[in-house]
Amino acid sequence: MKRRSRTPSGDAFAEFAISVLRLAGHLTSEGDRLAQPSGQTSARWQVLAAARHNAMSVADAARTLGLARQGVQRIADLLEAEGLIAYRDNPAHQRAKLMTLTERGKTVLDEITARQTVWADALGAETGEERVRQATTLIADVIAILKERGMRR
Amino acid sequence: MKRRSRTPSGDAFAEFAISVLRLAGHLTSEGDRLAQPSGQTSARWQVLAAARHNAMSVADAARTLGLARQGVQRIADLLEAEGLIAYRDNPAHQRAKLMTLTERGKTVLDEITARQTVWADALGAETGEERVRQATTLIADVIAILKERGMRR
DNA sequence: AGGATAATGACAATATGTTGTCAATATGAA
DNA sequence: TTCATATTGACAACATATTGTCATTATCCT
Repeated sequence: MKRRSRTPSGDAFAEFAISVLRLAGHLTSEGDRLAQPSGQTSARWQVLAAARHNAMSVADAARTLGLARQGVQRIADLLEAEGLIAYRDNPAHQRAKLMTLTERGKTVLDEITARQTVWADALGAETGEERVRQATTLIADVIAILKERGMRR
Repeated sequence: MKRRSRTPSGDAFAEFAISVLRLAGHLTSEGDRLAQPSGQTSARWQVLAAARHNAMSVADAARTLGLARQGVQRIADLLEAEGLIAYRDNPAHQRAKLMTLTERGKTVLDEITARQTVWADALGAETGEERVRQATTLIADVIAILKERGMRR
């Protein structure tokens, strides 16, 4: 039984998708490595960074990060228990408290950010700004298409 | 205290890394959606595809997929329990049995692959083969750099 | 051949992330 | 205002993935 094979561009896209998944694994490892000296992980770092960018609720952060709300909730509760973030009252919503960094949270995030700067500068220099920007644009396009298609389902 | 900010290319790379992580989330969801009608998931599909490509041990598959050996082992044992793969004796290694697809495994993988073909063709056509190939090349470069740097650590 | 070293699967602990359910709270439309 | 609908966090179950340890088996070097 003969099955339809992919078009050339479909083939290219399939390879692209596999590459993205593999790279994501490496990037998470790198993030863990950058966060580790401060006792953190990629996941916690992401939440800290979202909270610093501006005070937001857990649900907001989940949307920003493209993760499930409850996963972010779990991390945020851990960060709060460890004193890296605090839940501040939200004038606009009684239940959805706003995450804010504590002094310790800021210090920790600064440390990680400093390591990331060195890391990103080295990789950016080695790979070339223009290619990286073009790839980022493509990725944004793909995400937009998938979101759009997701809406229609 | 003034901290060093990222270079332009470092900044581009940092954005790129975030994009990749977000896209990976979407791609895993899409994979789950493609595999779901056949009762499978992204993770199981990846292992089935590796086993079909050629009979290999769990450790081989883990390297191919860029995942931890034990995670793949877990999935493979589930697939074996459900009769989608079988462990065949490895003439070259007593312990490292070779994963092979059963008839049912082949059928299931074919079903998923057929759905993926439609999916990848549509996305490839919409995004453009050339851009996709260039992005894939960049991703391969980044993975190579990270592996190389990882070796040196 | 023999011995150090690496690879492998079993087992277990833990981190990450999704999904589903529920009650409380917001929001928007009639 | 009021009522349907959506959002939110709590709670729980489960899938995915990494890390570490161990005994067994391969591999490599001398």
